Amino acid sequence: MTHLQPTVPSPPGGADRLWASVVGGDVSFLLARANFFSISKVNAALAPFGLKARSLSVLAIAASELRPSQRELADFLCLDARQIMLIVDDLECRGWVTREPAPADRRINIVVATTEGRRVHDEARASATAAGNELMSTVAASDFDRLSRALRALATPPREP
Amino acid sequence: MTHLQPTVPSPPGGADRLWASVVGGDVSFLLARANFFSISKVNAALAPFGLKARSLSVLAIAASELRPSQRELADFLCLDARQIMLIVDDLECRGWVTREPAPADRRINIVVATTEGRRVHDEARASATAAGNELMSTVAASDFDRLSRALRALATPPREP
DNA sequence: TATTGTTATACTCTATAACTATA
DNA sequence: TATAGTTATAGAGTATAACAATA
Repeated sequence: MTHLQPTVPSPPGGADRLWASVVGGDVSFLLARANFFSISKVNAALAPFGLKARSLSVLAIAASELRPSQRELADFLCLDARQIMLIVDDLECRGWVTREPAPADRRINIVVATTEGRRVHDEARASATAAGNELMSTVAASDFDRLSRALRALATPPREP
Repeated sequence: MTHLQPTVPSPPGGADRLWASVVGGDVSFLLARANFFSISKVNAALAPFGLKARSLSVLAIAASELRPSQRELADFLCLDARQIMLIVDDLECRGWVTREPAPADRRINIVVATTEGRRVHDEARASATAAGNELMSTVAASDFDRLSRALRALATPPREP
């Protein structure tokens, strides 16, 4: 690292020289930046469907046979109850999911996809997967399953209580 | 997967059964959830310093000898110019960075850490690194450098123009 | 008393465009 | 004309507490 950088007026490429800073080697930062591009790419691919990464996740789980409550969706997706409510409201308005009262506990809403919702999910999922694969193509194939395993570990930190 | 899940009222552990959905296998989702815990942990560690992951990154680069402009910080950290302005305002208020006009182009502000700013950075960095290491301890050591390399690849996608 | 879902509110973050001063 | 930084504003996301219904 030279003592005094010439302060070029930000070359067309961008600010790549800043990778030389400590921040460039910080795994938390790499994670944040990778997530930024991932979300951007997936959301762009989902825009034609009126979906985003989050709403697709809700729709996907509603389209499975897991019959999730809103609370479970909030816990799993790391969103608060209000976010889930807004997303479910939106999906319900478009006729893609319904709220079913749980027979065992009438406080609970089970979120279930409609036939149309499942159809939309299948289409949108294909589009999101394609976008994801395109991004992942920059990762060496030999690194991919380890990346997946490591991310899964980071995504399930040990519980506190 | 059974046909009809019993809809248990969200066991104390959480909603782990939802990992069985397609979402649980989606790398984009794993990335987002891993980033969520990473940011949470780092921000908690930095709270005593009045910093967050983002402001620490700005302070770190300002404390290096790279002499970044606000524009370069925005490009590198994937934030817009306004976010950088707010962060620099905040750091400047506390006397940790100053804005220096660039001699070659008077439109440009170079963000430089003060002596006190460098001292605070060193302390806060240690705390953030400790928090990061704690999270990374859940990743198999043999996976770590590949994770790092893969994240770096994801964090530098090929340019469009 | 505790929990689910909802409402309400405030705060942060993000995106956009317009303005200035420089180039 | 184009760019760096700022201002202004609106929109999206987040966090919190309070509430009704239910357990």
